[in-house]
Amino acid sequence: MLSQVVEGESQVHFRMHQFLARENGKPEALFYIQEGWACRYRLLSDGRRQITALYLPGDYCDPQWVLGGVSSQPVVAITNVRALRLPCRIPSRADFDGQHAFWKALAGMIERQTNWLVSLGRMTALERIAHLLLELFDRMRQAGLAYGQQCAMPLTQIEIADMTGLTPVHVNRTLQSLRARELIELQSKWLRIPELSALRDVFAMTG
Amino acid sequence: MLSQVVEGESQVHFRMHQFLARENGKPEALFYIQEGWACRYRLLSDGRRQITALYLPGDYCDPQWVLGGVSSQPVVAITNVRALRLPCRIPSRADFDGQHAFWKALAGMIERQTNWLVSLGRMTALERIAHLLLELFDRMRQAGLAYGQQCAMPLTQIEIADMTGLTPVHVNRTLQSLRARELIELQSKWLRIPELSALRDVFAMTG
DNA sequence: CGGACTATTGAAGACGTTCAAGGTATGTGG
DNA sequence: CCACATACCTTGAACGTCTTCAATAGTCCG
Repeated sequence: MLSQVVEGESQVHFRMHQFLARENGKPEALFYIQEGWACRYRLLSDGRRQITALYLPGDYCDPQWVLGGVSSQPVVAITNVRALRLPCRIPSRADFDGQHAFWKALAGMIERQTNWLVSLGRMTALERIAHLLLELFDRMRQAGLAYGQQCAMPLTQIEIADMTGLTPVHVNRTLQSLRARELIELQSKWLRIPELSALRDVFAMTG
Repeated sequence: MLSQVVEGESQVHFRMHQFLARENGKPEALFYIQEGWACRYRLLSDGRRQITALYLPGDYCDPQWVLGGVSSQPVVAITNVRALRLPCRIPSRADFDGQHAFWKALAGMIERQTNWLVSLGRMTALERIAHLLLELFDRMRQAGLAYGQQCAMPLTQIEIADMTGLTPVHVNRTLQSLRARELIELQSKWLRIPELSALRDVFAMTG
Protein backbone atom coordinates (compact mmCIF):
# COMPACT_ATOMS: atom_id res chain seq x y z
CA MET A 1 0.00 0.00 0.00
CA LEU A 2 1.40 3.34 -1.02
CA SER A 3 -0.22 5.19 1.87
CA GLN A 4 2.08 3.43 4.32
CA VAL A 5 5.12 4.95 2.68
CA VAL A 6 4.68 8.47 3.97
CA GLU A 7 7.65 10.78 3.52
CA GLY A 8 9.98 7.92 2.76
CA GLU A 9 8.90 5.97 5.82
CA SER A 10 9.53 2.28 5.47
CA GLN A 11 10.44 -0.81 7.43
CA VAL A 12 14.04 -1.96 7.50
CA HIS A 13 15.91 -4.90 9.02
CA PHE A 14 19.40 -5.19 10.46
CA ARG A 15 21.19 -8.37 11.42
CA MET A 16 23.13 -8.77 14.63
CA HIS A 17 26.41 -6.78 14.51
CA GLN A 18 25.29 -4.79 11.50
CA PHE A 19 25.70 -1.00 11.63
CA LEU A 20 22.73 1.37 11.78
CA ALA A 21 25.14 4.29 11.57
CA ARG A 22 28.86 4.78 11.27
CA GLU A 23 30.84 7.52 12.89
CA ASN A 24 31.54 10.86 11.24
CA GLY A 25 28.73 10.55 8.75
CA LYS A 26 25.58 12.54 8.37
CA PRO A 27 22.94 10.10 9.52
CA GLU A 28 20.79 9.23 6.55
CA ALA A 29 17.71 8.34 8.54
CA LEU A 30 16.11 8.24 11.96
CA PHE A 31 15.11 4.76 13.10
CA TYR A 32 12.16 3.91 15.26
CA ILE A 33 13.07 0.56 16.75
CA GLN A 34 10.21 -1.92 16.63
CA GLU A 35 12.04 -5.07 17.62
CA GLY A 36 15.54 -5.91 18.85
CA TRP A 37 18.31 -4.02 20.64
CA ALA A 38 21.05 -1.71 19.36
CA CYS A 39 23.76 0.42 20.97
CA ARG A 40 25.94 3.44 20.34
CA TYR A 41 29.56 3.29 21.49
CA ARG A 42 33.03 4.77 21.27
CA LEU A 43 36.32 2.94 20.84
CA LEU A 44 39.66 4.18 22.20
CA SER A 45 42.73 3.49 20.14
CA ASP A 46 43.95 0.76 22.50
CA GLY A 47 40.72 -1.20 22.25
CA ARG A 48 38.86 0.05 25.30
CA ARG A 49 35.17 0.45 24.47
CA GLN A 50 32.40 2.41 26.15
CA ILE A 51 28.77 1.95 25.19
CA THR A 52 27.06 5.33 25.44
CA ALA A 53 23.46 4.52 24.62
CA LEU A 54 21.18 1.55 24.35
CA TYR A 55 18.19 1.45 21.99
CA LEU A 56 15.26 -0.79 22.85
CA PRO A 57 11.93 -1.36 21.09
CA GLY A 58 9.99 1.90 21.16
CA ASP A 59 13.13 4.06 21.13
CA TYR A 60 14.22 6.51 18.46
CA CYS A 61 17.73 6.00 17.16
CA ASP A 62 19.29 8.37 17.43
CA PRO A 63 17.00 11.21 18.59
CA GLN A 64 19.78 13.79 18.69
CA TRP A 65 20.31 13.39 14.95
CA VAL A 66 17.31 15.60 14.25
CA LEU A 67 19.09 18.46 15.98
CA GLY A 68 21.21 18.78 12.90
CA GLY A 69 24.53 17.36 14.03
CA VAL A 70 26.51 14.49 12.65
CA SER A 71 26.60 11.04 14.17
CA SER A 72 29.89 11.15 15.99
CA GLN A 73 29.60 7.56 17.16
CA PRO A 74 28.73 4.29 15.46
CA VAL A 75 25.47 2.48 16.22
CA VAL A 76 25.40 -1.27 15.90
CA ALA A 77 22.70 -3.91 16.26
CA ILE A 78 23.09 -6.12 19.34
CA THR A 79 20.40 -8.52 18.17
CA ASN A 80 18.54 -8.65 14.88
CA VAL A 81 16.60 -5.42 14.58
CA ARG A 82 13.37 -4.42 12.86
CA ALA A 83 12.86 -0.68 12.59
CA LEU A 84 10.91 2.08 10.90
CA ARG A 85 13.03 4.35 8.76
CA LEU A 86 11.98 7.97 9.24
CA PRO A 87 13.16 11.21 7.69
CA CYS A 88 15.94 12.62 9.80
CA ARG A 89 14.34 15.85 10.96
CA ILE A 90 11.97 17.18 13.55
CA PRO A 91 8.56 15.50 13.22
CA SER A 92 5.98 17.47 11.30
CA ARG A 93 4.29 20.25 13.21
CA ALA A 94 0.95 19.02 11.93
CA ASP A 95 1.49 15.84 13.94
CA PHE A 96 1.27 17.25 17.44
CA ASP A 97 1.13 13.88 19.16
CA GLY A 98 4.11 12.61 17.25
CA GLN A 99 6.08 15.75 17.95
CA HIS A 100 5.31 15.71 21.63
CA ALA A 101 6.16 12.02 21.89
CA PHE A 102 9.43 12.67 20.14
CA TRP A 103 10.50 15.47 22.47
CA LYS A 104 9.60 13.29 25.39
CA ALA A 105 11.74 10.51 23.99
CA LEU A 106 14.67 12.88 23.58
CA ALA A 107 14.24 14.19 27.12
CA GLY A 108 14.13 10.60 28.35
CA MET A 109 17.37 9.77 26.61
CA ILE A 110 19.10 12.79 28.15
CA GLU A 111 17.75 11.88 31.57
CA ARG A 112 19.02 8.31 31.29
CA GLN A 113 22.40 9.52 30.08
CA THR A 114 22.62 11.76 33.12
CA ASN A 115 21.78 8.91 35.45
CA TRP A 116 24.44 6.89 33.74
CA LEU A 117 27.02 9.56 34.52
CA VAL A 118 26.18 9.20 38.21
CA SER A 119 26.45 5.45 37.93
CA LEU A 120 29.86 5.48 36.22
CA GLY A 121 31.25 8.27 38.35
CA ARG A 122 30.12 7.40 41.82
CA MET A 123 28.76 3.87 42.10
CA THR A 124 30.43 0.56 42.93
CA ALA A 125 30.33 -2.39 40.56
CA LEU A 126 27.40 -3.93 42.43
CA GLU A 127 25.41 -0.72 42.31
CA ARG A 128 26.17 -0.09 38.65
CA ILE A 129 24.98 -3.48 37.54
CA ALA A 130 21.89 -3.38 39.76
CA HIS A 131 21.14 0.04 38.32
CA LEU A 132 21.58 -1.18 34.76
CA LEU A 133 19.37 -4.22 35.19
CA LEU A 134 16.66 -2.18 36.86
CA GLU A 135 16.71 0.38 34.08
CA LEU A 136 16.54 -2.28 31.41
CA PHE A 137 13.69 -4.12 33.11
CA ASP A 138 11.81 -0.87 33.53
CA ARG A 139 12.23 0.13 29.90
CA MET A 140 11.20 -3.32 28.73
CA ARG A 141 8.14 -3.16 30.94
CA GLN A 142 7.20 0.24 29.55
CA ALA A 143 7.56 -1.18 26.07
CA GLY A 144 5.12 -3.94 27.04
CA LEU A 145 7.87 -6.54 26.78
CA ALA A 146 8.05 -7.66 30.42
CA TYR A 147 6.16 -10.72 31.54
CA GLY A 148 5.52 -10.65 35.23
CA GLN A 149 8.88 -10.19 36.87
CA GLN A 150 10.96 -11.16 33.88
CA CYS A 151 12.11 -9.91 30.52
CA ALA A 152 14.55 -10.71 27.74
CA MET A 153 18.16 -9.69 28.36
CA PRO A 154 20.23 -10.32 25.22
CA LEU A 155 23.38 -8.58 26.48
CA THR A 156 26.56 -10.59 26.92
CA GLN A 157 28.70 -9.99 29.98
CA ILE A 158 31.21 -8.28 27.71
CA GLU A 159 28.53 -5.82 26.63
CA ILE A 160 27.48 -5.25 30.23
CA ALA A 161 31.14 -4.53 30.98
CA ASP A 162 31.32 -2.00 28.16
CA MET A 163 28.25 -0.25 29.54
CA THR A 164 29.24 -0.21 33.19
CA GLY A 165 32.89 0.63 32.68
CA LEU A 166 34.07 -2.64 34.25
CA THR A 167 35.98 -5.67 32.98
CA PRO A 168 34.07 -8.77 31.85
CA VAL A 169 35.73 -10.75 34.64
CA HIS A 170 34.46 -8.41 37.30
CA VAL A 171 31.00 -8.28 35.74
CA ASN A 172 30.89 -12.04 36.02
CA ARG A 173 31.81 -11.99 39.71
CA THR A 174 29.39 -9.18 40.44
CA LEU A 175 26.53 -11.00 38.73
CA GLN A 176 27.32 -14.05 40.81
CA SER A 177 27.16 -11.92 43.90
CA LEU A 178 23.73 -10.62 42.88
CA ARG A 179 22.59 -14.18 42.20
CA ALA A 180 23.93 -15.42 45.51
CA ARG A 181 21.90 -12.74 47.30
CA GLU A 182 18.88 -13.90 45.31
CA LEU A 183 18.38 -10.43 43.92
CA ILE A 184 18.33 -11.58 40.30
CA GLU A 185 18.01 -14.71 38.20
CA LEU A 186 19.84 -14.43 34.93
CA GLN A 187 20.38 -17.27 32.50
CA SER A 188 20.16 -17.96 28.80
CA LYS A 189 19.48 -14.32 27.95
CA TRP A 190 16.55 -14.06 30.32
CA LEU A 191 16.33 -11.87 33.40
CA ARG A 192 14.07 -12.35 36.42
CA ILE A 193 13.90 -9.94 39.34
CA PRO A 194 12.14 -11.64 42.26
CA GLU A 195 11.74 -8.40 44.20
CA LEU A 196 12.21 -5.04 42.56
CA SER A 197 12.43 -3.23 45.88
CA ALA A 198 15.19 -5.53 47.13
CA LEU A 199 17.28 -4.85 44.05
CA ARG A 200 16.61 -1.14 44.33
CA ASP A 201 17.93 -1.19 47.89
CA VAL A 202 21.35 -2.08 46.50
CA PHE A 203 21.98 1.49 45.55
CA ALA A 204 21.14 4.53 47.54
CA MET A 205 19.88 7.33 45.44
CA THR A 206 18.46 10.53 46.80
CA GLY A 207 15.74 12.16 44.78
CA MET B 1 14.09 50.47 28.08
CA LEU B 2 10.99 48.42 27.71
CA SER B 3 12.06 46.93 24.38
CA GLN B 4 14.80 44.95 26.11
CA VAL B 5 12.27 43.10 28.20
CA VAL B 6 10.84 40.90 25.47
CA GLU B 7 8.65 38.01 26.60
CA GLY B 8 9.72 38.37 30.20
CA GLU B 9 13.41 38.37 29.29
CA SER B 10 15.54 40.05 31.92
CA GLN B 11 18.92 39.96 33.53
CA VAL B 12 19.40 38.12 36.83
CA HIS B 13 22.27 37.56 39.22
CA PHE B 14 23.19 34.61 41.41
CA ARG B 15 25.81 34.55 44.11
CA MET B 16 28.28 31.72 44.54
CA HIS B 17 26.53 28.58 45.91
CA GLN B 18 23.09 29.95 45.15
CA PHE B 19 20.64 27.66 43.33
CA LEU B 20 19.48 28.33 39.78
CA ALA B 21 17.14 25.37 40.08
CA ARG B 22 16.20 22.84 42.70
CA GLU B 23 15.38 19.22 42.03
CA ASN B 24 11.88 17.94 41.36
CA GLY B 25 10.51 21.31 40.42
CA LYS B 26 9.24 22.60 37.12
CA PRO B 27 11.99 24.97 36.06
CA GLU B 28 10.58 28.47 36.09
CA ALA B 29 12.96 29.87 33.52
CA LEU B 30 15.74 29.10 31.07
CA PHE B 31 18.99 30.91 31.78
CA TYR B 32 21.44 32.12 29.21
CA ILE B 33 24.69 32.41 31.15
CA GLN B 34 26.53 35.64 30.44
CA GLU B 35 29.16 35.50 33.14
CA GLY B 36 30.27 32.94 35.71
CA TRP B 37 30.08 29.17 36.04
CA ALA B 38 27.31 26.87 37.31
CA CYS B 39 26.82 23.12 37.55
CA ARG B 40 24.12 20.47 37.74
CA TYR B 41 24.70 17.51 40.08
CA ARG B 42 23.20 14.59 41.95
CA LEU B 43 23.75 13.57 45.55
CA LEU B 44 23.58 10.00 46.81
CA SER B 45 22.21 9.44 50.26
CA ASP B 46 25.63 8.71 51.75
CA GLY B 47 27.08 11.99 50.52
CA ARG B 48 28.69 10.92 47.28
CA ARG B 49 28.21 13.61 44.66
CA GLN B 50 28.46 13.54 40.89
CA ILE B 51 28.41 16.69 38.80
CA THR B 52 26.53 15.96 35.58
CA ALA B 53 26.82 19.21 33.67
CA LEU B 54 28.83 22.40 33.70
CA TYR B 55 27.46 25.70 32.44
CA LEU B 56 29.89 28.32 31.16
CA PRO B 57 29.30 31.77 29.68
CA GLY B 58 27.39 31.34 26.44
CA ASP B 59 25.61 28.19 27.60
CA TYR B 60 21.90 27.68 28.10
CA CYS B 61 20.92 26.31 31.48
CA ASP B 62 19.37 23.92 31.22
CA PRO B 63 18.58 23.36 27.52
CA GLN B 64 16.67 20.16 28.15
CA TRP B 65 14.11 22.05 30.22
CA VAL B 66 12.41 23.30 27.07
CA LEU B 67 11.61 19.71 26.12
CA GLY B 68 8.91 19.83 28.74
CA GLY B 69 10.36 17.75 31.53
CA VAL B 70 11.02 18.64 35.12
CA SER B 71 14.43 19.52 36.47
CA SER B 72 15.37 16.29 38.17
CA GLN B 73 18.65 17.70 39.45
CA PRO B 74 19.65 20.86 41.24
CA VAL B 75 21.74 23.52 39.51
CA VAL B 76 24.02 25.65 41.64
CA ALA B 77 26.31 28.59 40.93
CA ILE B 78 30.02 27.77 41.24
CA THR B 79 31.01 31.44 41.02
CA ASN B 80 28.85 34.53 40.97
CA VAL B 81 26.68 34.33 37.88
CA ARG B 82 25.05 36.88 35.62
CA ALA B 83 22.44 35.47 33.28
CA LEU B 84 19.58 36.27 30.98
CA ARG B 85 16.26 34.88 32.15
CA LEU B 86 14.32 33.47 29.20
CA PRO B 87 10.89 31.87 28.92
CA CYS B 88 11.25 28.15 29.38
CA ARG B 89 10.13 26.92 25.98
CA ILE B 90 11.41 26.39 22.50
CA PRO B 91 12.60 29.69 21.00
CA SER B 92 10.11 31.41 18.75
CA ARG B 93 9.87 30.07 15.20
CA ALA B 94 10.07 33.59 13.94
CA ASP B 95 13.58 33.78 15.32
CA PHE B 96 15.27 31.28 13.01
CA ASP B 97 18.79 32.18 14.07
CA GLY B 98 17.92 31.88 17.73
CA GLN B 99 16.18 28.59 17.20
CA HIS B 100 19.04 27.14 15.23
CA ALA B 101 21.57 28.32 17.78
CA PHE B 102 19.51 26.77 20.53
CA TRP B 103 19.29 23.34 18.89
CA LYS B 104 23.01 23.50 18.25
CA ALA B 105 23.57 24.26 21.93
CA LEU B 106 21.40 21.32 22.95
CA ALA B 107 23.22 19.01 20.55
CA GLY B 108 26.51 20.25 21.96
CA MET B 109 25.44 19.47 25.50
CA ILE B 110 24.41 15.94 24.53
CA GLU B 111 27.69 15.44 22.71
CA ARG B 112 29.72 16.58 25.72
CA GLN B 113 27.67 14.38 28.03
CA THR B 114 28.43 11.41 25.79
CA ASN B 115 32.13 12.16 25.83
CA TRP B 116 31.92 12.37 29.58
CA LEU B 117 30.48 8.85 29.73
CA VAL B 118 33.53 7.59 27.88
CA SER B 119 35.79 9.48 30.25
CA LEU B 120 34.14 8.14 33.41
CA GLY B 121 33.72 4.63 32.10
CA ARG B 122 37.01 3.91 30.40
CA MET B 123 39.67 6.46 31.24
CA THR B 124 42.30 6.59 33.96
CA ALA B 125 42.53 9.46 36.42
CA LEU B 126 45.23 11.15 34.37
CA GLU B 127 43.22 10.88 31.17
CA ARG B 128 40.02 12.09 32.80
CA ILE B 129 41.57 15.22 34.20
CA ALA B 130 43.47 15.98 30.99
CA HIS B 131 40.21 15.52 29.12
CA LEU B 132 38.33 17.80 31.48
CA LEU B 133 40.89 20.58 31.35
CA LEU B 134 41.05 20.42 27.56
CA GLU B 135 37.28 20.60 27.27
CA LEU B 136 37.09 23.55 29.63
CA PHE B 137 39.85 25.43 27.86
CA ASP B 138 38.22 24.77 24.52
CA ARG B 139 34.83 25.98 25.70
CA MET B 140 36.33 29.07 27.26
CA ARG B 141 38.18 29.80 24.05
CA GLN B 142 35.00 29.45 22.02
CA ALA B 143 33.34 31.85 24.42
CA GLY B 144 36.11 34.32 23.77
CA LEU B 145 37.39 33.98 27.31
CA ALA B 146 40.78 32.44 26.66
CA TYR B 147 43.83 34.63 26.48
CA GLY B 148 46.59 32.99 24.53
CA GLN B 149 47.17 29.64 26.16
CA GLN B 150 45.38 30.39 29.39
CA CYS B 151 41.94 30.84 30.83
CA ALA B 152 40.16 31.16 34.17
CA MET B 153 39.58 27.91 36.05
CA PRO B 154 37.46 28.60 39.15
CA LEU B 155 36.91 24.93 40.07
CA THR B 156 38.23 23.62 43.37
CA GLN B 157 39.90 20.23 43.44
CA ILE B 158 36.82 18.93 45.23
CA GLU B 159 34.65 20.03 42.32
CA ILE B 160 37.06 18.47 39.84
CA ALA B 161 36.77 15.27 41.87
CA ASP B 162 32.98 15.40 41.71
CA MET B 163 33.15 15.78 37.95
CA THR B 164 35.73 13.11 37.24
CA GLY B 165 34.42 10.53 39.70
CA LEU B 166 37.62 10.59 41.76
CA THR B 167 38.51 11.55 45.32
CA PRO B 168 39.92 15.01 46.04
CA VAL B 169 43.14 13.41 47.27
CA HIS B 170 43.67 11.59 44.03
CA VAL B 171 42.79 14.66 41.99
CA ASN B 172 45.51 16.51 43.86
CA ARG B 173 48.10 13.85 43.09
CA THR B 174 47.04 13.61 39.47
CA LEU B 175 47.28 17.38 38.99
CA GLN B 176 50.76 17.26 40.46
CA SER B 177 51.66 14.59 37.98
CA LEU B 178 50.39 16.75 35.11
CA ARG B 179 52.36 19.69 36.48
CA ALA B 180 55.50 17.61 36.87
CA ARG B 181 55.25 16.61 33.22
CA GLU B 182 54.86 20.29 32.37
CA LEU B 183 51.59 19.61 30.62
CA ILE B 184 49.68 22.21 32.61
CA GLU B 185 50.21 25.18 34.89
CA LEU B 186 47.41 25.61 37.37
CA GLN B 187 47.44 28.04 40.26
CA SER B 188 45.17 30.57 41.88
CA LYS B 189 42.19 29.65 39.72
CA TRP B 190 44.08 30.14 36.50
CA LEU B 191 44.94 27.48 33.94
CA ARG B 192 47.71 27.57 31.37
CA ILE B 193 48.31 24.83 28.80
CA PRO B 194 51.79 25.27 27.31
CA GLU B 195 51.11 22.82 24.49
CA LEU B 196 47.62 21.69 23.62
CA SER B 197 48.86 18.79 21.51
CA ALA B 198 51.04 17.46 24.34
CA LEU B 199 48.08 17.41 26.72
CA ARG B 200 45.90 15.81 24.08
CA ASP B 201 48.43 13.02 23.72
CA VAL B 202 47.65 11.96 27.28
CA PHE B 203 44.53 10.24 26.18
CA ALA B 204 44.06 8.15 23.12
CA MET B 205 40.78 8.70 21.45
CA THR B 206 39.80 7.30 18.11
CA GLY B 207 37.47 9.40 15.98
C1' DC C 1 43.74 37.94 63.64
C1' DG C 2 40.63 34.04 63.51
C1' DG C 3 37.75 30.78 61.31
C1' DA C 4 36.57 28.01 57.48
C1' DC C 5 37.49 26.10 53.45
C1' DT C 6 41.10 24.30 50.32
C1' DA C 7 45.45 22.08 49.19
C1' DT C 8 49.09 18.82 50.26
C1' DT C 9 51.45 14.72 52.12
C1' DG C 10 51.97 9.82 54.03
C1' DA C 11 50.67 5.13 54.97
C1' DA C 12 47.52 1.29 54.80
C1' DG C 13 43.96 -0.99 52.60
C1' DA C 14 40.08 -2.11 49.27
C1' DC C 15 38.06 -2.64 44.92
C1' DG C 16 38.67 -3.76 40.53
C1' DT C 17 42.16 -5.33 36.88
C1' DT C 18 45.14 -8.35 34.52
C1' DC C 19 46.74 -12.65 32.99
C1' DA C 20 45.94 -17.31 32.30
C1' DA C 21 43.51 -21.46 32.05
C1' DG C 22 39.53 -24.43 31.70
C1' DG C 23 34.59 -25.15 31.09
C1' DT C 24 30.08 -24.41 28.81
C1' DA C 25 26.95 -23.06 25.31
C1' DT C 26 25.70 -22.16 20.44
C1' DG C 27 25.64 -22.71 15.65
C1' DT C 28 27.38 -24.71 11.27
C1' DG C 29 28.65 -28.13 7.99
C1' DG C 30 29.45 -32.77 6.99
C1' DC D 1 23.01 -36.35 14.39
C1' DC D 2 27.57 -35.67 15.46
C1' DA D 3 32.00 -33.09 15.09
C1' DC D 4 34.03 -29.03 15.26
C1' DA D 5 34.78 -24.10 15.71
C1' DT D 6 33.81 -20.00 17.88
C1' DA D 7 32.18 -17.24 21.22
C1' DC D 8 30.92 -16.77 25.89
C1' DC D 9 31.22 -17.86 30.76
C1' DT D 10 33.73 -19.15 34.97
C1' DT D 11 37.59 -19.62 38.21
C1' DG D 12 42.17 -18.54 40.58
C1' DA D 13 46.10 -15.74 41.89
C1' DA D 14 48.88 -11.62 41.70
C1' DC D 15 48.94 -6.97 40.88
C1' DG D 16 47.82 -1.87 40.52
C1' DT D 17 45.07 2.16 40.75
C1' DC D 18 42.54 4.60 43.50
C1' DT D 19 40.49 5.14 48.23
C1' DT D 20 40.42 5.97 53.02
C1' DC D 21 41.99 7.94 57.11
C1' DA D 22 44.60 11.27 59.33
C1' DA D 23 47.40 15.10 60.03
C1' DT D 24 49.62 19.48 58.50
C1' DA D 25 50.09 23.57 55.75
C1' DG D 26 48.23 27.12 52.96
C1' DT D 27 44.68 30.56 51.40
C1' DC D 28 40.83 33.53 51.53
C1' DC D 29 37.80 36.78 53.71
C1' DG D 30 35.41 39.08 57.20
